[in-house]
Amino acid sequence: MVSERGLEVLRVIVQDYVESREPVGSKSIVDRYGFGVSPATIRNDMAALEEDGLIAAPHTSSGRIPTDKGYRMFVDHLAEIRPMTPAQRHAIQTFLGEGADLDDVLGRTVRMLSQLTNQVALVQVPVLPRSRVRHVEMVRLSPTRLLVVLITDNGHVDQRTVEVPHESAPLDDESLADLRARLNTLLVGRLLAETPPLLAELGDTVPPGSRAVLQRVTDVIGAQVDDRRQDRLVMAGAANLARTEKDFPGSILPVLEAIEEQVVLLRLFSEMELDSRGVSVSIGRENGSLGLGEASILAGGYRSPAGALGHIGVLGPTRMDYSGNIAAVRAVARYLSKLLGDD
Amino acid sequence: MVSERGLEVLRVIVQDYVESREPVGSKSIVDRYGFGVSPATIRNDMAALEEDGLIAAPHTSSGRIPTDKGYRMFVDHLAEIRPMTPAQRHAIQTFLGEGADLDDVLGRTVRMLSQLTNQVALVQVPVLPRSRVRHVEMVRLSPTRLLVVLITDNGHVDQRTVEVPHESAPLDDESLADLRARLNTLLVGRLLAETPPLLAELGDTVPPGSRAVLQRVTDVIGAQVDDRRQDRLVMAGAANLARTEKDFPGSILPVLEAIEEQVVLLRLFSEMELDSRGVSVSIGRENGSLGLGEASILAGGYRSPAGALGHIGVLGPTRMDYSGNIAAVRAVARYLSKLLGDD
DNA sequence: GTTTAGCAGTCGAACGAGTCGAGTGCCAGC
DNA sequence: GCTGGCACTCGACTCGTTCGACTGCTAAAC
Repeated sequence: MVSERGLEVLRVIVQDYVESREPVGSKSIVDRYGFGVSPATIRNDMAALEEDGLIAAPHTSSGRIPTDKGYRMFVDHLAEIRPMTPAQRHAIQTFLGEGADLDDVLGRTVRMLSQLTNQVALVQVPVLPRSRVRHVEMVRLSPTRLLVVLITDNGHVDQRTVEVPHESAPLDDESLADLRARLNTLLVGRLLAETPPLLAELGDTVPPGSRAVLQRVTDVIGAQVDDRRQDRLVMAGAANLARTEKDFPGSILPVLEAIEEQVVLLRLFSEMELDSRGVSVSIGRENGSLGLGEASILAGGYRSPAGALGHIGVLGPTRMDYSGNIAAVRAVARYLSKLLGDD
Repeated sequence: MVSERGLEVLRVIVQDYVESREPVGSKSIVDRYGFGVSPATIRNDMAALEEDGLIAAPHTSSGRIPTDKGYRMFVDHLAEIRPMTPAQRHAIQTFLGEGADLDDVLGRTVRMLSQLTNQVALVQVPVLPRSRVRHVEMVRLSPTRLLVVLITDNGHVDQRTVEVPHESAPLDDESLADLRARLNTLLVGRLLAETPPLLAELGDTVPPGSRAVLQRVTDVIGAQVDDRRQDRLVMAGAANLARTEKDFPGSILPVLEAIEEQVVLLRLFSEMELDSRGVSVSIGRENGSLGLGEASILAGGYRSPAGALGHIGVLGPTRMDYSGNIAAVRAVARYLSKLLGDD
């Protein structure tokens, strides 16, 4: 049974270990934090903590370090979120200030977050199904190639070139304009998810010459709806991983691999439930993947009035500054929501 | 003076060292490559090579390793480009096969190249000044916000949201359509670089109510012309750096930092002249930057009929397989050119 | 002139022994 | 429940030794 003071001891062990990367011993605890008891007493508490699997000793005779379970306890019950300093708030605001296109904003956000936390920062590019069509544009690049641009109301622009089948008559400007007008009339304001059936209907009403083209456009939009392209991650701060190399016993290789893989991280993001503070934490082995057993992931959600849009988070060694990083993720997520939401 | 055989010796030293990461000694050379002479003779050659600064001994009594200058000699005069295997060619072709939008193609290309070489791969997003305007589109997102989309003939789509000043009258659909028509008439087919003066002229002819909007659009296009956004790099294979960690004596940190910095790499790319084989090499200290003193960069150019578009390359430790990697860069650059050029 | 054998010398890598010190677990007493 | 004391453990560090892979040099051989 872990006592009240036992939890305090756990807290200082986590804090100390995060700060120094040294296993922390009973004597150094009383030296630095003066609990008003002797080292021997602390040792008893530590024995209880170890019994509960909250801390462990790397080898028989050395201080203790937190286990994944210990970090979990710390994060859930012991950590106080350290609010951002005014300077940091200001930095976020000015750095993210100027609105530009979506990719730009996400890129700057993720760089900001990685600097703030000294970790790898990740942001998920918004999922699209909930967004609405603003405009469909088609530009002929050559007699057989067409650039289809789909603009949605969350500021996303998707572009693809499509090949127009040779067997169909080359498309003239007029019928292209006609098709563009029909498409826009039909689709603008609709949810992306609603479009496929509408497009199918439209198929019967257009002149035969345009059918093939319409088919391609339909494909593009359909691809948008369920394509995994929407599940993309933007990343920054990989160099920070090398900086915390010491915290990954084997090597940072599997971590870098997991990051490039993306799939693993996207799954983790999607599985994480945001807690009351709006930031969720997955610690060490909790995140399943073999390569990430020594890493923790913090995830926050950002949203616009249109609904939840995506996750933003940081990845670092389990031995990280949870208090500060949770605050940073939360703050950046909020600013990002504000930035995207004020339209 | 380095003899004919001396150069052969250099070649095998490079090959051996790249393969094994062990300094190579005179005895192992005759054992493995049997020059028909004794180790002592090889030693004399090695002394000459050392005199010329082509190889060096890490410590008094150990084998030799190539210096930057030695690698340079190897690359310029001794390396034979090992052609891609049919399997590799096939992989490139099928992997890059399906044309989609530009970002997509570049992303897949760079991943392909990093897998082929086991190094970090980089591709420079095409520079725009030489491209021509295909279409300008404006979409109103809200009474005071406008999404401006600029489509160019190399398949690039740029998008920005702009704030329309409140003092101007809210823009109605009609004048927006009018402005769109004017802009397209004026700009389509022009080089991006030509547009700013044309836009300045146009300013006088539009109705006063649209001036403010036009100003913003002008800004967006102007930003396109000289913005550094166009100098973007897409990267893949950072995990490969960790794999070759041993080759970076200090740490891979400065290398990762240089990669994230991008500026350094872009400068290097722009300074490198493509040689006759279409691939240029910058070795170790040659590339100036402090962090990249242990790295080599191979760069190839890819182009479309419209002219040189950008660079593609790989970055790895100086101790890398130059023959194979040069071939890979060249092959991928060619396929990329073909992919982008057949419009 | 080039090549070779022989030999002394150098220096890192690997190994083992010994020391040091931080830290623990346990127990008896307050 | 807390504390002081004590024996014990075990990694980190240092030092000295050995081992082996090379080299450079010199004098003789081709």
